[in-house]
Amino acid sequence: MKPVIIDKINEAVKKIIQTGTWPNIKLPAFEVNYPVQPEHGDYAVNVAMKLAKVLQQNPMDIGELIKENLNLDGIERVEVVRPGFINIFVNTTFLAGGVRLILEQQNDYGKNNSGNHKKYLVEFLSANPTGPLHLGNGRGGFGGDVIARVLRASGYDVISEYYVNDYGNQTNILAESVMRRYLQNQGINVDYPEELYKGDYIKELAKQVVLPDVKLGNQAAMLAIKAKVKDQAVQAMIKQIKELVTRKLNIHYDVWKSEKALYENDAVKKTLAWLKERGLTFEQDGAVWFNSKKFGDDKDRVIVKQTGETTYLFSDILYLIDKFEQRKIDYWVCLLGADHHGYQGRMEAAVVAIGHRNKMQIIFTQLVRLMFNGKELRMSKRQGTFVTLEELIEDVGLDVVRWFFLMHDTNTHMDFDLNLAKEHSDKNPVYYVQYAHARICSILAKVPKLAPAPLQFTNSSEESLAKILLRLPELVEEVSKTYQVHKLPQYALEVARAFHYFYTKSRVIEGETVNRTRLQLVQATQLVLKNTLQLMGINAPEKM
RNA sequence: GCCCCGAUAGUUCAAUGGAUAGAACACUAGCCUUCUAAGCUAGAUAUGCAGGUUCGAUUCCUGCUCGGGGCACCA
Repeated sequence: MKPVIIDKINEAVKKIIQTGTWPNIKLPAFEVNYPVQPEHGDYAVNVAMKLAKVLQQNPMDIGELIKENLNLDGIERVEVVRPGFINIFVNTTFLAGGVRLILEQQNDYGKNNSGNHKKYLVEFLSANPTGPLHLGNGRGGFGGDVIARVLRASGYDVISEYYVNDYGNQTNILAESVMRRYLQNQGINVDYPEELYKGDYIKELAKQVVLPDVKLGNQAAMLAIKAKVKDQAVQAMIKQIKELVTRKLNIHYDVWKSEKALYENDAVKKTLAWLKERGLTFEQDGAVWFNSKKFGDDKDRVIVKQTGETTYLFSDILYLIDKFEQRKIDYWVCLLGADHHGYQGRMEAAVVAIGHRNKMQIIFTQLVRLMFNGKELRMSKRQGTFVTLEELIEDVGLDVVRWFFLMHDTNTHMDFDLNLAKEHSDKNPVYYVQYAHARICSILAKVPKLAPAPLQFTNSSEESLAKILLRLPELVEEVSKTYQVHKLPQYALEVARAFHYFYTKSRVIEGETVNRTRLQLVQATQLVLKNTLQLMGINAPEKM
């Protein structure tokens, strides 16, 4: 039996409407609610006014009709109350079946197949390799990682990808910065212009630069040096980011996609021809323009400058063609910081122009405001004033940091109080959840392995815990569609709360005997907590 | 000027157009002879302003106020 009852209710109502038992009612008005309070019923169906009026006319009949058409074990009764609510009461048979299912599915509990093996590319973080990852990168990084995990758990074929901007102007500035520091290290007197990067990491990079024969003087020699420095600095930065991300942030990437590599094999020429063939470009003022206005953007955009250099948008078009034409993905999910929102219009235009309308979702993560000693601390890579993710994790631990970034809706502004984060790190809600898991493990360690037995619920703390456990599959599917990753920590908290309450009310081990129902409930809770934390990339410790 | 986000308790955040707007932190008072007290129980406080749509609005629409971000032949 599937604990997901919602589809069943939908089916039942559809059937009732189609068979004409109810008057002709528009189906979109029909909606479903989750349990709210015990006295409201375990599952409540919420319908809009038109339907509600019908319900009020003959409530009892409608309730019976739904019950008959639901065809589900464990439905106790159906009540129609207040305008717009149908409460469906389930009995313990229903709950017991759900708990049994959790124990059968083990680590797979929570997964679903709604993705149907669609090929999704999730691109996130993709910070320029011109400086260390800072606090502001946390949202996109952890959020994207969790979206990828949730999509995988929902049966999508997922490629998680970091797009490395190792091409273009920003890397030139990095090269210039490192080169000047390098020259200064060599005792050569060069100035250090305002627009260059200022962080200490530039000095570190400069120390690592290896140049066998430096000959100063003419411009060609300088350019050669700069090219070498650029290559080394960019590679060093990428290596740093890769190591941090995989070893310390627990973020998994399937692909590290180089922007520079998109330009190999005459890509510029070929792509320009490809675009021209389709009438997507025109020339004006000595530049090549992309006809983006025709596809919904507010203006046309340059893709090849007067100088012959390509713009960033051109790279993105290359990248889009790579994704949709060469790798044949079905859908592209992209997490961007809110400071890139101006980019949405042209990206959508480009996707439509190359013939893949509605195959892209950009998720904007609002910026994080860093508070320190009651004041806002402005973060700037250029000024070298930022808190790196690495420092933060060393201070408070990865689980705390991941939880913190995941617990808020990505679309809401967020303050990060550095003092508070450090001071209260032991009070972070993540410990509340982990503690529940550790408590469970400690119980399980004391009990021998026992064969499954029928569940007999004896109090409300057992039942309310079971009800919450049954919701995980629905939740995972919902998050896979809405990308609202903050629902996972919210849910984990609910589970933990229900468990802690259960723990004080219901003993598993009573003297010499073990309560089999409670034991199985505890095992199921452990699986739910572990699987939920796993989706968030957070540890489920056995001891604390 | 135009565009995108946001405004909910002292603070940080939740809440598919529905039921008594939920947590956490902080504060107060209780609870360990029993599976981990990093826990449990009880307690006060909130939808920026003005309209509109609706049986019903924190949610949708309009205007305003305040805050963040963006409007390049930069990335």
